[in-house]
Amino acid sequence: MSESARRKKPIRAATLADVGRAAGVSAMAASAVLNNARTSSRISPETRDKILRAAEELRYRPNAAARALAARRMRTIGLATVFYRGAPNFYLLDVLDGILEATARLGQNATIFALRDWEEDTERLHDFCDGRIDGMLLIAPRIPAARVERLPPHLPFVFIHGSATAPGIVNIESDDLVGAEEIVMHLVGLGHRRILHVTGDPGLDESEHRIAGYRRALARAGIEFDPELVVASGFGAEAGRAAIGRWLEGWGRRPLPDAFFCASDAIAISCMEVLAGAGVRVPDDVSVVGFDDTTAARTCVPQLTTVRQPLRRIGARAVEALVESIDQRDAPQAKAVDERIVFPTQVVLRASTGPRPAAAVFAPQR
Amino acid sequence: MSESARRKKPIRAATLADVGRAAGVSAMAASAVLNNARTSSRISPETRDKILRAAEELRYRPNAAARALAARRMRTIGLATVFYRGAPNFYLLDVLDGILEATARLGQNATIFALRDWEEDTERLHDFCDGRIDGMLLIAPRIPAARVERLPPHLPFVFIHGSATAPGIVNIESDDLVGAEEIVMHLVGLGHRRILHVTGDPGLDESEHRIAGYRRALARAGIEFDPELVVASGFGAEAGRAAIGRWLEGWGRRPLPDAFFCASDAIAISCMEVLAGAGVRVPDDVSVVGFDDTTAARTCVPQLTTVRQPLRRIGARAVEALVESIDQRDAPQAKAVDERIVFPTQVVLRASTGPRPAAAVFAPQR
DNA sequence: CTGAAAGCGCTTACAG
DNA sequence: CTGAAAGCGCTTACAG
Repeated sequence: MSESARRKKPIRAATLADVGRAAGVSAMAASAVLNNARTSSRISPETRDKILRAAEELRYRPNAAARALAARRMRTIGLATVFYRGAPNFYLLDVLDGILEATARLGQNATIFALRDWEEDTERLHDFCDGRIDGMLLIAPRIPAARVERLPPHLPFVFIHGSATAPGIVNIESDDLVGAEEIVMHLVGLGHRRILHVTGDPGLDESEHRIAGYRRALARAGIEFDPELVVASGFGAEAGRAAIGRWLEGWGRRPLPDAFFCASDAIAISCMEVLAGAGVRVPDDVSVVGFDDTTAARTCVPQLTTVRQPLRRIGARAVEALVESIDQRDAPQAKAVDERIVFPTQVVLRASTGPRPAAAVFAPQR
Repeated sequence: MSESARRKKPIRAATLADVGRAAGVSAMAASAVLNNARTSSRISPETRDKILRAAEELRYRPNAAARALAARRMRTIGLATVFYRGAPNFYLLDVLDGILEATARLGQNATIFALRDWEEDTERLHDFCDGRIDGMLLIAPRIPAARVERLPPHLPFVFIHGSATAPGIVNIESDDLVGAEEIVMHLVGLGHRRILHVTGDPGLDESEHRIAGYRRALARAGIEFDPELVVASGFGAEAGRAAIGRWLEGWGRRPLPDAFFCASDAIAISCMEVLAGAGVRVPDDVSVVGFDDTTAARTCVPQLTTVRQPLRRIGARAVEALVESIDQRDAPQAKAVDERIVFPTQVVLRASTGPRPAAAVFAPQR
């Protein structure tokens, strides 16, 4: 292609009418052939070939907007999330990878809506439901139940790790309770008794389920629950660093807990950093575990023992559930998609856990 | 909203005709008012209010597909890249953040096309240029010049760090040559003379420019260029690890170079890992520098001295250039967008560089 | 300045 | 089984 050809602006894309004209048939005949519809069987093989060749020749691509308008279907799903918060979000990267794999596999496109804040931007979600997408996936939404009820009713929604859900909305989650229980049992198995839990954001189901799993493990091990060993934090690295820093200060010169069960890998890594800064060795002095098994759990030092969530599979499953819901609009009598999909978790052993030391450990004077 | 309301599928979104009907005017009058067109001045304030209220009441959103079909404009740009390659791609995360900020600011949407491979998927790009987007952004494309020429001519393209470009296509890049030159001069300033360069993917402009900057710095410092000190690699962490591992093996028991200039942060971090594995201390024994200043440069140990590229600004600028090009389609006499936009780089000093040690350093026996 | 009509490029439902 | 027409929901250009 010559330079001038590329520069010339108003090169019109070929339309169905162009293809029909070139093949000497109606636009509709061209449509039938190019859509491989059952109706195309009625067109003679020669005509068929002529149409196919004309389309090839003209590099014909059906116009997506026109197609969407006529078919009431865009073949595009929306992805809404709070994309970036200063720190790299490994969780999101993994989930996104699963989502993009599945959208490609199912012949869908994904449009990203980057929200600044769940509180402020919930209303903006309505603006996106204007025909440009057939359904919407919310990644880790933090929307109060009352607002979830008021999401646009004419589109299907799927939540990944949603904080609150509503009838008709599919929520994909992990088995947080069992995951928490198992990793705490692992700590117990190493001889640890005084296990501190650093929580996720208060009030979220995920946080509460992990707390519940922690308590259930303690109960199973016959260890009395000590409220002083629960430190309220948030899932992010910053929240974790602040919470553990404050806690350590308040803890003073008492013997340290045997182990730290952190509600996320990000918290756990912050925890190891704070402990290292205080001269406490992991896992020799104390053990530390996280939750999620993001890439960071493998790149930190020491590598983190944690609870694996199948993030890619979760992302992919969310897309499948959403597309299923979209398809159902056209087939109203179809069976409903499950409203809760729970993935199993799995404890992953790495280097941040070890047996309980023989003697009590104190934080060295700084 | 009741449960049954949410479950009931075929709730139709309100159309312009619905709004007009509710307000007792034509759909066209409603359109004029709701688009804030100059034409809306001709409509009486009472009618105007009635229309606005009806739209509000019906939660009217103009249908994106219909609007796009009529206006020949989707207000959506495409983002094509090879999204995921096993390792978390910090570069992409930063660029994407800038892109999403700018798209939101300019009232655009971004649709992601996740390619598996630049070689195989170039043809698929054509399929996306079917009216669903107004223009396309390619992030770090690796497309041979011959194929670039054959990209769909009816849409504007913008490349970020493109390997090859073509007339009419905007390419956004960093000043690789000067960045490389400056960081090598920094090493020289620390007393280093034997500086090894681990390159990016052979043949790419970015790799070649960084090599050229390296050589220019050596020339300025009066250091003779030694081909044995150039190690061919690729930009990724895996390629870097393999290249440096092989090099170290081949190097044998000779004194190590004073410093390693790696063509990317990913390579530099792999380099530090390989050196650590061989018992070589950074920066006490040798200095290591990277290129990019991704988040990883701040989270690795020791923190990496590197060349900062303004990745967020690059992403944002790419969107601005693309939207500008799109706007120009409608105003053919407008001035052309620059075909090359080059961002300045900046050396960032951290902990992976230090003065040249007094005595020659050998890799300890493993 | 205003209104009714044409048209964007498809698909679908419906007469022949 | 086939074809011509209607319509998806908007915007724009063009008569009054």
